[in-house]
Amino acid sequence: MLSKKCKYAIHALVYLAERYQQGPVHIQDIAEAQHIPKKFLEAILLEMRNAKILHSKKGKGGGYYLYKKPEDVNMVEIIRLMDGAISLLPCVSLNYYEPCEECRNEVTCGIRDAFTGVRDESLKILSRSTLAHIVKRQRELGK
Amino acid sequence: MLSKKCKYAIHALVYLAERYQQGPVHIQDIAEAQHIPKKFLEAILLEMRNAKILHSKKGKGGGYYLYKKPEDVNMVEIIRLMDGAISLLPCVSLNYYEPCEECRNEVTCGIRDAFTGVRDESLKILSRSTLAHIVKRQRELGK
DNA sequence: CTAGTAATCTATTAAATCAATAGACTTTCA
DNA sequence: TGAAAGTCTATTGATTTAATAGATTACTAG
Repeated sequence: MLSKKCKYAIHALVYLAERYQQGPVHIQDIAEAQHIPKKFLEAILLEMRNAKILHSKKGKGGGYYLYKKPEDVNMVEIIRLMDGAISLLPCVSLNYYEPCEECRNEVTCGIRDAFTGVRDESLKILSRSTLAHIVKRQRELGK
Repeated sequence: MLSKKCKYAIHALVYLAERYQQGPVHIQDIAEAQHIPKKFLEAILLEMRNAKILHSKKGKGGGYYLYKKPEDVNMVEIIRLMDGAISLLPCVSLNYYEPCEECRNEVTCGIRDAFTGVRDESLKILSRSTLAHIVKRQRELGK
């Protein structure tokens, strides 16, 4: 399961993607619209700013806005940033690999097999799923 | 990521599957072979016994053994039992569904889409992955 | 140039979950 | 009947998650 932090991040990003190139949006606005505790959201947005996904502007008329293009931000990037690995096991993780103590021999470990498959499929789907994609779909459905 | 509990459970089950129909196996044996804290393993095995995956025999010569056939125990069942939902979001979960507070309208929520896809693919792969399958693969690779 | 606005940064805390441990009890078998 | 092994209840410590508080910095308008 994704953490609340990650869910908040996704919702905030979608909100900003809907307002792409329309100037900075106050944290307060996002927090209220998406029902996210403001202070918690601050930390989340800051993290995404440091990751160069968002930019921000201080002072009056300031706020956050998307720096990357909506079609260049996918779920893989967000999940890895907020929650870490996509894989279900450390020993099959591409970005957060750790050997497992239990199985001596990774090559012959029958367990890894299934979880490598899950990882690959998940990555495939989640990397196709961009902010642009999500916003487009919502518009089509008339949100 | 799967919890340690879940990983321990899978390793213990594979160990028992390798010894299917060869009589009860001591907790102690499993714990030592798989490097799992014995007391923790007790709780895990007990839970799987209550779920009718394992049976046990008390007293001298007792221990745990697979009740279900190795080909009838798949990763989906184990993960759900140990860690809960397979899905990444509660609002797309089949067995642990919860509405999400963030999105008013589930039908038009563009986010659910991607995560429904991930859920379906994960379920497909994990349900194909049985203990029999894992043991077979390990034998082929000459473990 | 200064008042107000909004993001930034540091720090702390509360709650929940995860992982592990302890010990008394029960069943079974030789 | 006593030793072996699982069963049950409970507690604990560590870690992570979620949320909050307050001081500081940067920006803009007037």
